[in-house]
Amino acid sequence: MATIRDVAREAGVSTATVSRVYNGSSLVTESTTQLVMEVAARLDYWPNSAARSLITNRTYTLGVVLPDLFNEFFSEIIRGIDHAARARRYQIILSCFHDDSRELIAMAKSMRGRIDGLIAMAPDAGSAKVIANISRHFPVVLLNPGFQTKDCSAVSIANYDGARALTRHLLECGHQRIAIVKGPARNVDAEERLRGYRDALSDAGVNSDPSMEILGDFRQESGEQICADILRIRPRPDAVFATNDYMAIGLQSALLAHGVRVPEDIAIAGFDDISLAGYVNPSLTTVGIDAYGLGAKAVRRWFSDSGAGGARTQQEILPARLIVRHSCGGSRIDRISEEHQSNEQSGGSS
Amino acid sequence: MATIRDVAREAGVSTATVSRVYNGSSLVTESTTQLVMEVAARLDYWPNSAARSLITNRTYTLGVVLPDLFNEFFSEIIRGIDHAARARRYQIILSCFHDDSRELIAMAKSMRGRIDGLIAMAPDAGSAKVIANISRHFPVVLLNPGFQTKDCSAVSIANYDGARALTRHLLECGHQRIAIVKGPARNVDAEERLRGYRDALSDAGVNSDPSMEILGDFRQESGEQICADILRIRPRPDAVFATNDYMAIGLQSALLAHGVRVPEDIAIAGFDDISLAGYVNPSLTTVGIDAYGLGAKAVRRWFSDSGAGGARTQQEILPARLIVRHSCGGSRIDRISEEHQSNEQSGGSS
DNA sequence: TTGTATGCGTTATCAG
DNA sequence: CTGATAACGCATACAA
Repeated sequence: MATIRDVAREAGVSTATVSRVYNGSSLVTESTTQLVMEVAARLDYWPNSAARSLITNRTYTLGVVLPDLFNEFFSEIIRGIDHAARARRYQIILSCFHDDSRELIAMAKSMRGRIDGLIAMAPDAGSAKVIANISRHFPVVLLNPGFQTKDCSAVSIANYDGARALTRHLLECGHQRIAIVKGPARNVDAEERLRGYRDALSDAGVNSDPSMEILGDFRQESGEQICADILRIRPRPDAVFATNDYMAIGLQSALLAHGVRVPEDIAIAGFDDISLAGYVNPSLTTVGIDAYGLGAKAVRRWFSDSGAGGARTQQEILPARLIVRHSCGGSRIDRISEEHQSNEQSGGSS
Repeated sequence: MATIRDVAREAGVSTATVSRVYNGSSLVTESTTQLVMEVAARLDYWPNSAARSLITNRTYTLGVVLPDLFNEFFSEIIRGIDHAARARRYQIILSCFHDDSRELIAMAKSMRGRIDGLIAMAPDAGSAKVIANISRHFPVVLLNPGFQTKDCSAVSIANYDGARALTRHLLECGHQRIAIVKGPARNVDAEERLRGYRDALSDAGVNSDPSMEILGDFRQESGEQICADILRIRPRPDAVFATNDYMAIGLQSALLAHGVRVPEDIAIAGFDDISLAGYVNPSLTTVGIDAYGLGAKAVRRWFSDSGAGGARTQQEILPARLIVRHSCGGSRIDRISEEHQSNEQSGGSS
């Protein structure tokens, strides 16, 4: 492959001139610019960005480390990150990992020299020191951390507020015995949603009952399997808060198959407002979160932090929004827990 | 930040020795290895991989360029790519783009020096020369190209076969007037599915009728909006093949809201087998595709091509699988159009 | 306006 | 087994 030297030789100029042309230096004559561009095109010269960043110390690339998600939430976060990064002409190095904070630091290390900073979803509170270490090497913005940190900025989703508002809504609809399907252990989102549920109950003077808290894993199969557990509870709950929409839809489908009416016999609520939540029957009352906005905001925060005098310790929380549909009875009114953030969606494919 | 020189100086050895330690050279004494590791840890030394790849000419990174998808298909492909790459200790640079082949080559160029090869989903047949150009710089594997190429390998999904099998199934169920909801113009998947539908009809001696071909955009809103168009067709179709599940579910939901029974009045079929396809009511007859496998296979193909004597022009097609559920009537039997490929799914999060 | 020379952080080659 | 030194491809002070 042609290097800058090949182009310089072939064009009869110095490498410095070629470099200047490629960096848009105003010092170069129009005619030499033309010449260099022509030769470069002929040799099919592609500048080596690794070599460039070695000397400039900038890679125009952000590292992204996410757990191994596999649903809309994941792709929306990525889209948000990618769009916001692209708007600044930055690229993305992506890595998934599996719940281990040692793996997290290994990924960060392996990105050294190839990224200017990192957007990461930390696995759990145990990774706090790891994050502190990483952020000594480059600016980090955390997505939805489950812990407090003064080492870097973070952008979170209002899991707690959303779950609390939703539970309160169920109570207002007249439901008394509200069960919850929890998410996987040690999952930050799952823990916060559980906390919101418990606090809403205790606010209303309802004792939280361990037998009403059932373990799920955030997949629709788990919602389906849990159906039997729900129906076994005595006295039977009159509402179930499944802590994500996939489980809610799996559960609702199984209940209907058992002849249980939703919402008349049991109300069902979910969380996330996935794109199909309004299209199941009955349509799902849930909490809308802005995954796209989460990713986009994290990137914008990173740029703010990296600028002169960047704070590097901003903690932002994106609002969650109660979306009342038909699966819980009550009136069908969209309620906004906080201001709604619009996001720049775009067209798609299969 | 500490460099290899800092570590060498502090440890009283040469940079070559430090380098040898980090590259696992067997030539280094146990004691010096210990010493170097100790000093490196104390200085918090992270090797700069850009500098390393400048001389080794290897980045252990694959570029991934995908259109701006926003659903399960996208995240499954990424997961497949990431897992297969990680198994070889490779990383991923990800970029989304918007339908423009000039944008495609710009991304490829900007990755020069930072990747060893590329996995790309080409926008359309017009990008064939662009792909040819790129593959002169590093090995490329194409995902689902809509065109023939001898410049690189490709892995595709059997859109045509799947659509044809599905349409044949609708005919076998006794449906005569089968409408189709097409995907966006110039979309490769959409075109192939349409072709399969048309060929299945003509195989059965049914004239394809332009008024039965309705334009959609692969989003559930479009399925919903199209409901009115479907009901306006005279005589009314007795089945609708929506070329992806999102549109099928949107349409089904709208039809039910209009009091049209599915499948008694109109049968509905989809494509993709998204995770919720079995959980809507009635459950959706569709065609299952293996997006995870598509990504994983592309990466494996890339490694095969890059090895000694790699062919670099292999064309693979992943089978599509007819999945008969309840939305089209007929018997509920899972039929396999070709052998079923298992894929290594793993646990997840919100 | 252009060329020369140096260095970014690492690995590879060759002596020792 | 270890060290000195020349690359890798590029950008940038400085000189011309």
